[in-house]
Amino acid sequence: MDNAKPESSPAGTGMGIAAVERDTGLGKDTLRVWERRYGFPQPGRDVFGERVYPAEQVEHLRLIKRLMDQGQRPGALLRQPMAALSEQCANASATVGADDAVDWVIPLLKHRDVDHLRAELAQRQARDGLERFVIETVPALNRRIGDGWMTGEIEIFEEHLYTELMQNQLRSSIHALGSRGARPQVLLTTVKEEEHLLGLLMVEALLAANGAWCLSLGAQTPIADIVGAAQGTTTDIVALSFSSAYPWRKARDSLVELRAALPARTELWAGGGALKGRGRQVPGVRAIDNLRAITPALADWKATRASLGEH
Amino acid sequence: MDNAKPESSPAGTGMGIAAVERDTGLGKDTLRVWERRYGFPQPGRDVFGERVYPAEQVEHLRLIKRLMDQGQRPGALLRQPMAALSEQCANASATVGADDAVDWVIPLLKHRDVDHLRAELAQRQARDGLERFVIETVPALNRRIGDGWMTGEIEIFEEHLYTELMQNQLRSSIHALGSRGARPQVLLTTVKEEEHLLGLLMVEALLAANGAWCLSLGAQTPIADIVGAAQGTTTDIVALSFSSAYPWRKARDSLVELRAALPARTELWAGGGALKGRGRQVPGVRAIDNLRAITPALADWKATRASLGEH
DNA sequence: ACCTCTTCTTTGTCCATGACAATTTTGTTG
DNA sequence: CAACAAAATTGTCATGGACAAAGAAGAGGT
Repeated sequence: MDNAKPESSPAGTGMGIAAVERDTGLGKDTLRVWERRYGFPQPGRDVFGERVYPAEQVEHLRLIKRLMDQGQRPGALLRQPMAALSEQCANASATVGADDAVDWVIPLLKHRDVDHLRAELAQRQARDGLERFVIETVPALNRRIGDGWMTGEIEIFEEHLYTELMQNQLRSSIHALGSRGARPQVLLTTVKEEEHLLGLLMVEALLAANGAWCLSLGAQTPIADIVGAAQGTTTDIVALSFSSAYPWRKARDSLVELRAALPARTELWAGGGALKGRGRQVPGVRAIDNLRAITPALADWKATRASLGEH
Repeated sequence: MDNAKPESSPAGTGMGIAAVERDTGLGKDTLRVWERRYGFPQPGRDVFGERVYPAEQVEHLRLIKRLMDQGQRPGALLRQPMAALSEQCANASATVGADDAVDWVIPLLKHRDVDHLRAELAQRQARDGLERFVIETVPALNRRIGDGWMTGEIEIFEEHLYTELMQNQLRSSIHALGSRGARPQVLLTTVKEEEHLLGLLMVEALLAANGAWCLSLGAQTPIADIVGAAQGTTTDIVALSFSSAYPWRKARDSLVELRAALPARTELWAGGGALKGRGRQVPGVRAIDNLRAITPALADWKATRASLGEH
């Protein structure tokens, strides 16, 4: 029954297709269809005619995956030789323009100096205050980490480690603020298939710092459930975050759908990279262009609320 | 480019094959071959001929998977009606025993009584101690939540809410323990496509409670990167967690690959639902059958370390 | 110029069927 | 009853065709 896989060739001679899927994150179907269409990868075959990928090609695939995650399309990448890809990978980061001020994070990560890193984060937040920390330092750090990953300067797990520590830092700050029962009451989430929890936490921290009561539903909440949650509570504002990787059209549709389903008294805010530079707004939705816009938006809400009955 | 999976209606109308694979842990190929050979499952087809599994059949499949994990063979299970399977499953779980003691969580969730719920969690942990809390209360709560979701008693976002609160609770406890620099130093993570962060946190809490120094890489770390991380640090133990939805075969292959790549002095531990009842172990890998096994395992490590040179 | 709507291209996933090695079960014989 | 051979079970891989959803390019309106 247990059908142990024929593969399990250690990286010595080559890997089976299942192993490559595990290692690269590219599906079996995708690997086969690339081979058919682009002629790469071109694995050898073992005695039974099953694909055997040389370590070199797996490395090449991993590089392609890395560039794809950064936004490139496969068609172009698969036609280039490996050398060109490595070069692209290096170039990409140079254009972004670096924040030298946060370079200290890299060596700390490389040395796995967790305690030191944690202390550094805590200290900077204490020094600058939560709001400035979230608006200036954290985005700079995120950018630096992203660049470092793209250039191969840091490994994926080091990025994970950073994310983990930063999340801890923000969570404990939010928890310490503990503005329970305050107004406005904000329902915070992202729609299905979004995963960038760190961004959500940053927003939550800013909201909490401005005295709002935040209820985070985490990621991947279906629209119907968002409506359900908003109706069940005395929610004043529903705030959605879309990462820049999220297709704009889909985001717009979701917002329209949500706006129609929510009661009129509930405000709907949308933010995140996907909204950036998108001047045109969806009717009835407040676009939050960047983190700095959160504080004024909250002030607006309070003013409006005050000018109304206030009852 | 990103071709996010088309997948997953909430279970209202039915699920695509990819969603079923994720939900049940049964591979796409397996699902198709069962249909061909045994006539079950028998999904409907959407407008374009793709399989659409009714929620009922997915439930049936989940049952079958559960019994297979206990050692039964598919051929027998697939010919039985659902009723017979439920009965078998009930017999098996009767030994485990249901927990009425945690029913209080449901109404608190239904009323979105976040503060009350948070306080309740904190109080119970304080009363029972972190170790007992993680070993007894948290799993009971998880089971209750899972059941509630299966029966439609609670919504998905309420499950998210619970997860969020519980994660906060555990994180702050771990942070408070702060056994920095202690030994053994444990590298904790899950492989690609695993997302059950809560389980990881539970393990981390137990390890920290027993004086280990835990470094959590979060979820979805590729194998190559796990090796890199372990080599870069003075890691004593690499611990992996596999949720029960994770296919046993893939887990085994990952472990073999990892064991071969890690230095001999680094221990490799594996735990989680996928390992449960799996008497057969991978050579050189310590299987952690359940949460209770963690404390003795740590004691073993310390004893071994002491009997050696201790240098 | 910017945004939106339409058309064309790219790309990942799905389908159907066939095949086969690893494992378990069954049958046979000393 | 042990041991070995034969048969049945079962998951994964291969091939080639197909198409919907995401992206890019082009047309037109304000």
